[in-house]
Amino acid sequence: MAHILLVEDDSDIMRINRTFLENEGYTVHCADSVQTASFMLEECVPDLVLLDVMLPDGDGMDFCKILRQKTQAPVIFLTARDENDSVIMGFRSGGDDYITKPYDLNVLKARIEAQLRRNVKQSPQHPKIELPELTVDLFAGTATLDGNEFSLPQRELQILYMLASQIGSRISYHDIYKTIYGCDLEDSKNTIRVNISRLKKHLNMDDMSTYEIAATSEGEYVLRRVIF
Amino acid sequence: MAHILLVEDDSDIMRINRTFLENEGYTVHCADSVQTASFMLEECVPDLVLLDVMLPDGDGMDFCKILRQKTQAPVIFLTARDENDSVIMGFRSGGDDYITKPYDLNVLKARIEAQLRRNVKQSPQHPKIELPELTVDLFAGTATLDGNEFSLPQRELQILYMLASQIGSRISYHDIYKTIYGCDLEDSKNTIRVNISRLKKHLNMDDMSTYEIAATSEGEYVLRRVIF
DNA sequence: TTTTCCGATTACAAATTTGTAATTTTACAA
DNA sequence: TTGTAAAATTACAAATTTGTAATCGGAAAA
Repeated sequence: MAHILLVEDDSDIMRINRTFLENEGYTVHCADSVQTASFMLEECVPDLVLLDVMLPDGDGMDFCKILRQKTQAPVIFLTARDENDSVIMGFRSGGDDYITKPYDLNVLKARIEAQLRRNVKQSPQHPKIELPELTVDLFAGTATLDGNEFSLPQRELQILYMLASQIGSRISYHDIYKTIYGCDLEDSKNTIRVNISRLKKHLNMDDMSTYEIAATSEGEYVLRRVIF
Repeated sequence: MAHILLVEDDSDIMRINRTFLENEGYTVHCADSVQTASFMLEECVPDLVLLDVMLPDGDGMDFCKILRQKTQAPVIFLTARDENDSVIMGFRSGGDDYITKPYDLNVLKARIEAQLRRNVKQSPQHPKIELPELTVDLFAGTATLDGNEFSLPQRELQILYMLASQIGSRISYHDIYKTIYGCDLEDSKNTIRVNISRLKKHLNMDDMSTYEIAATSEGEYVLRRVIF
């Protein structure tokens, strides 16, 4: 279950919140000052932070900025100040929500859940190229062509990624080699040729595939969508 | 700039919001009923939805549930009802925030920005994570730590990518294993442990590094920025 | 038809990757 | 201190990756 860091100097409010949240199944870490909270950051790694704005030794918003350098965990401000300027300041300092006291504990719970839902369970949205019938996933190291997924070695994946990100335009051996290897060698042609050959084989590319890799007469390659 | 879908039946409120948001640089699409909003969903792809709860032909919360099946765009409820039950219902139906009328337009803006901030779309060009003193480049298959670049094998790169993309938060080895291998096996622990060990060695991670990979007592790993 | 050229493919070996298992180290309680 | 349980590291072998070089194949010229 999620770990919540509760920063609050009023001991009554802290106790009430703590008890409630623990009953809800959260692990609650408490701090009553900016200093204590900073210290606890080294120890515990919260999934969410409940932050009082006015603390005995500093401003919660300043702490929020410091915290942001350590973690992307959502921050919910809890405060009696409900002036618009204060709310806006809270969001500007990196906060994700702002609740004014007094508040209903079940509303608090709902707002916590909304933040956790979006920010912790954040399923990794890997950067992908998605074309019709062709995808390239750099994280997974895979590509799909016409519904079949293949796991590709790095070099082939890099080449396919380059071709797919500029589909239809010609890319020279030298560009490919330079992008992948950082420099350009004399005998770059052969290496690229071999790897493109391997790539086609890995993807089962044939006359029936939606895409083809064509070579031009000037030492360039093109990824083309084939239309029947 | 972001596209906002505004669902609101009061024409005055709609006009005020629309004008304000357009002046802020957003592209605003308006709908005055659930039906119109549903129709517009087919046309435009909003980055965020502002949703009135009471609409002439239905309930905003019901619409929210439907919308959730189409898009993960954040939903902010706008309503005059501020009873706790209503707020809780709003979050339960999948909402991300709940603002009660009347509200200050700059607060609205701050809450919109907070939601959009969480939804940063990574450019599909060269997916990289760039933290101070640490970068992960999925295309090149490399990482830099404290100024030194290392080429990493796929497994280690995947793990580092996961940790770096959620820096400061705990990730269980089940999550890691599931994300990388697609399924969860009994003996996932050891594999992940070994690869993390290899990763540390490859990166020359030691006491002097800016980052550390720490293990919790609950079978989780955290990438932490070390502050001296 | 034969020859030649050039790109595509295949062969091959060195290097790397990677899961599993063994071993060492660490943490902590008795 | 010692015992022990968990974590970290190391060892190892199978599989994969990958650059280079050899071979194949097809088009165009002779």
